Amino acid sequence: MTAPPGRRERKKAATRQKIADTALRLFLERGYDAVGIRDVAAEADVAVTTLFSHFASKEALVFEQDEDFERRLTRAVTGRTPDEPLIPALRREVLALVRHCTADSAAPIWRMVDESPSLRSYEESMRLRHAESLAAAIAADPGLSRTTTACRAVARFAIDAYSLAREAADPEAAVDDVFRMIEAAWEAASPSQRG
Amino acid sequence: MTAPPGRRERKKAATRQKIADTALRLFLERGYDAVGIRDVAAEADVAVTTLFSHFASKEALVFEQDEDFERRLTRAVTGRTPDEPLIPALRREVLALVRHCTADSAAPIWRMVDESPSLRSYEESMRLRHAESLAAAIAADPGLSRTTTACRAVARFAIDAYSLAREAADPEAAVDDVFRMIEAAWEAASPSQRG
DNA sequence: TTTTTAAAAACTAACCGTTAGTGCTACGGT
DNA sequence: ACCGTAGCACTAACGGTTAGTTTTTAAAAA
Repeated sequence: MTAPPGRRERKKAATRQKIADTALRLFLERGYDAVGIRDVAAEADVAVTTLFSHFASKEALVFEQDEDFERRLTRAVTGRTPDEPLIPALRREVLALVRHCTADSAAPIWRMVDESPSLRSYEESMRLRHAESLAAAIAADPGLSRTTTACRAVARFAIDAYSLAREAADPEAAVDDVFRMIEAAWEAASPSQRG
Repeated sequence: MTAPPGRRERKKAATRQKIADTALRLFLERGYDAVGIRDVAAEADVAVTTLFSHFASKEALVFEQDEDFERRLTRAVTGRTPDEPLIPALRREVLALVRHCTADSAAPIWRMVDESPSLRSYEESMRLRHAESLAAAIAADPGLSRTTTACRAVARFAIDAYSLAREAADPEAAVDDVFRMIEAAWEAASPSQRG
């Protein structure tokens, strides 16, 4: 199905990557707010309109590969072994994501995000989107008989766990703590618990 | 403490109210995106800079009294009778807030919010702020011995409940469902549960 | 190969939210 | 009555974003 990518698509991808790389470099060098869209476009040697044809907003330049994040979450649900229960699988993936984000190499980026209200806000919206995808994946699992509301709730709780852990002094311990709570919540939503 | 408000303060408050009223009216008449800041300022007969001295952003014009929301949430925790457990008190207040927001009279406003990405995003940020306040209030209660992480988690969960319920087909049932889960999560975070 | 098409990128010019700088007016404390 | 200052107006701009249009260039048709 995936035909060998033609020159056109390769060039497009290259342009996109060049823009993203340039943007991140400038942002880290001079600070997110100190770098304008016009600066990024000039340094990447593209027109401003070209930049916006690849990225929907300035913030999107920073969260370039957020689709990975989303896929990893849903895959943790849809791709788990048939006998593995939902919550531990989710916990494992969230833990991996938290480790990934709190690694030393990622620190400058997250410092930048924390310092910019606009980036923080953008990330919040992303997280909500991810929670929705996750909720859909959970609701689609035939082995889990829960209400739509319960599925959406645990999805949000899992994203909350990720978010809280990233801010916590001991991120891994925070994942443990919150997922212990989520496990109980998920149990309480099981059909046999409801009158 | 509250001295009789002088003319100056009354005028200021009147200006603020006039701006907010005008803005909401125009937004509902013509749509949020179709109305510019300059339109609102002109119709309210104030300068654009005056408008921004009363409201930090265009979105803030819509969520004029969001501090009420925050106070009601924290009060539900700090002002409850000494023998009332946390979660039911929280549930009661969230239910009241959901009822308030899903009332027919509020429908046009929330439709407008749902249709504007910018307003949705702004509300998400607000909710996160509210969750933080709520977490602080919960953590400050001497009767509840839980970790900081657990307090922050239930606060987020409660806000999630509000958010999910507002979108649910049956909002009140959704509050019930999610709070049953929250109750279990809170129990699981109790000190005696931890090894 | 040549021609045709359509995507990708460029350029211009603006729109809109937001802010800085500045000065005027009128209320409140003395 | 007098002065300090809070509230507001005004101009001008900045920075993200978009519309409209035109040029390039890869891919498909001839």
